[in-house]
Amino acid sequence: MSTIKDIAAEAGVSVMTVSNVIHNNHARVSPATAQRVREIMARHQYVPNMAARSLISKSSHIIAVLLPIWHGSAASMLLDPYTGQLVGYLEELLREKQYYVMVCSFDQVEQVLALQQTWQMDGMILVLPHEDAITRDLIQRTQAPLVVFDRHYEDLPMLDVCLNDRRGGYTATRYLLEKGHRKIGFAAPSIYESSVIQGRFQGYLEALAEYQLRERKDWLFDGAVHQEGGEAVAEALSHMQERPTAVVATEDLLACGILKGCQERGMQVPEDLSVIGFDDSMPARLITPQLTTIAQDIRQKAATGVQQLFQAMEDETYRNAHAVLDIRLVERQSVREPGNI
Amino acid sequence: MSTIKDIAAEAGVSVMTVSNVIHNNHARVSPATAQRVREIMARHQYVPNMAARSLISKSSHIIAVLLPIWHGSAASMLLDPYTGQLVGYLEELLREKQYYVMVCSFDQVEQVLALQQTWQMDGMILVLPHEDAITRDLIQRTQAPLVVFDRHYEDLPMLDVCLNDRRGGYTATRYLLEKGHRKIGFAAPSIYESSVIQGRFQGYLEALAEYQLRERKDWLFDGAVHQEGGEAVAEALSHMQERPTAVVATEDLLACGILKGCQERGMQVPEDLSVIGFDDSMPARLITPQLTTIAQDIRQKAATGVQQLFQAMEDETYRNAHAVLDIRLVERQSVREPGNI
DNA sequence: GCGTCTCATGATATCGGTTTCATCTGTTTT
DNA sequence: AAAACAGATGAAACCGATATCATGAGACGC
Repeated sequence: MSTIKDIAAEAGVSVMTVSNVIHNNHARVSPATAQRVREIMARHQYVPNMAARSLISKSSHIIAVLLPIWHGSAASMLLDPYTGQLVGYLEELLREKQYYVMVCSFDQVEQVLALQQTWQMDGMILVLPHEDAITRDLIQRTQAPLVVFDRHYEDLPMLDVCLNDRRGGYTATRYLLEKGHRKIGFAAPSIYESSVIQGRFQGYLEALAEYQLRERKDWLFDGAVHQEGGEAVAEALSHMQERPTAVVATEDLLACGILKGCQERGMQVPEDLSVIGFDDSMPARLITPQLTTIAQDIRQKAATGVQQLFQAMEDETYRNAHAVLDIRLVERQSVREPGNI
Repeated sequence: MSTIKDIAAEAGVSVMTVSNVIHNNHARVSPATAQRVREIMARHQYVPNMAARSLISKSSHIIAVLLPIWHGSAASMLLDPYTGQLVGYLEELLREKQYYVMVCSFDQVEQVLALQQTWQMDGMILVLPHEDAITRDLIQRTQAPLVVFDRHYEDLPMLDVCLNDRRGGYTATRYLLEKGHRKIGFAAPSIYESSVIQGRFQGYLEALAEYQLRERKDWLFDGAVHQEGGEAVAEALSHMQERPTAVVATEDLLACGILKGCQERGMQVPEDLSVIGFDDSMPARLITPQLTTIAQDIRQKAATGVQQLFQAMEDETYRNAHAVLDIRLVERQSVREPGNI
């Protein structure tokens, strides 16, 4: 565990010369000296001390990946395959750029501000699968550049990377319409709370409107959470007088629950009901029938966010950027023409 | 962004007094002064600088969560729901103890050693879903305490938290035997490379032996990876003259693939084939029929690892501990008595 | 031959804390 | 009243790097 002083002493030079070698300051040190110092550093397996470095530079080369604690356990956030995957890609991209990733769950803005200060974080990334009240506050009060995934506020300068949710909802619904469906339901965890789901819902309405259709209240399944919520939707469907021939579900897991619930109640998918999901997550290919779904490119999302972050770190005036990434339809087996067209 | 000096100046005391207040050194500062300093700190939202602190204390309060890069992308590691969940619980537990979590993917031991030094890491946790060659080397060369999940070397002093894989394999097989199965296959990504899978395989053999049975080479499905591997197993089964009535799969995803492959080839689970998986991961409850599986308590696993780590950080002589956590059988729908008993 | 300029290198202060040891005031002991 | 002592506080060194400015040795111009 040698320090820059040890290296300097052994090389018979000052610490500044060693420092200049480390930073490849060719103009400030002769090639011969540089070579000699480099050899000694290699022999000692010298590694600079980040604490000393960040103390004077006021920058730690650490990026915080912030995970809001949602209804109790932080673990639930990384349990979510989407979050895990996103964080994995972020780590990969940041590591390439020689930045370090600190993963931090939190439930108060103050925690984040303190964290940023105590470590002199260079930047922060907020991973937000659900809506929450803290985000606006955090955006306004943070000192370091902050990139937010999946959330945008029109009235605030902010850096964010979102999906074209409107288009996602539209594409899913339009696809069903073109297959001949006219009775199309919509299932979501909470239609009016999350801007993501609102966007998808808007797209759904727009597509319906193009076919001179309007939503029917009894085909809107609000509060359908995860697999259990999907099964509840199936239960509700099974008791309906006039039931939709297709359902747009805003999450794959929800769609899977609907599939499973239907199968258990004697409704066949896609024969009796077509279902389309969102995210193309792992279960989508696992269930039978395989799920038709609206997919997103998580890696591209991560890359876009990292790009925004670095631009903001380099340029103090870059504090307002809004990336909208496109979605694509993945056709599988959970959608077909309605039976009695 | 005030420093300890600013606080000291405003309170009209020396930095040492402020430092003593921060550390609740009641013996070294009068209650009145302490109170006054505390108020000023609160007003300034003072937060100590970790770089300065770790520079002198040679400890950063950072714990590294190390993710070996496996065949390319690091993202794949956090994509794995097991890893994501484990990391989530680790973060939660470490945060409670005021430690910070740095997530680091790596593919060379040197990277890890450099990382540990450059940040003066207090401890490291290696999350290892697959076998790898680097681990032994890392265990032997690391300076900081290191806890390894799911891997144990008898001949090396090390801290690790493993599952009772032998018992898992035994329990799964024994369960099938008690249901009346006598023709039991075994499917795994690689039977002889991973100690985890070897353990499960040993358990499988032991259970068979108790019923005077031996394994049959053609019912050992080696190299079955993920869902695709499972489907390949189903394909192989469908062409068999004499096929097993049940299969033990060492991963849920693998079991799911077998289920799906069987369904597509006209074999019913559990009527024609019983399948038992491992891990009780999210897909287990998603598919139809729901998967009977050997479950583990990931939170307990994380807690045990953290406990080992902290004991090692406190006590330099604590460098050899081997925790073996138990498994439990989760009965669902993918196992029943064989048809023609 | 002397001033100027460049190149290579070094001395020193500094970042924001902690550690160690000193000091100062007032009280108790003898 | 002098000495001893405890309690409260402070001065200064230090951790390992970087930034700023200084210095010394040759090369070059005139």
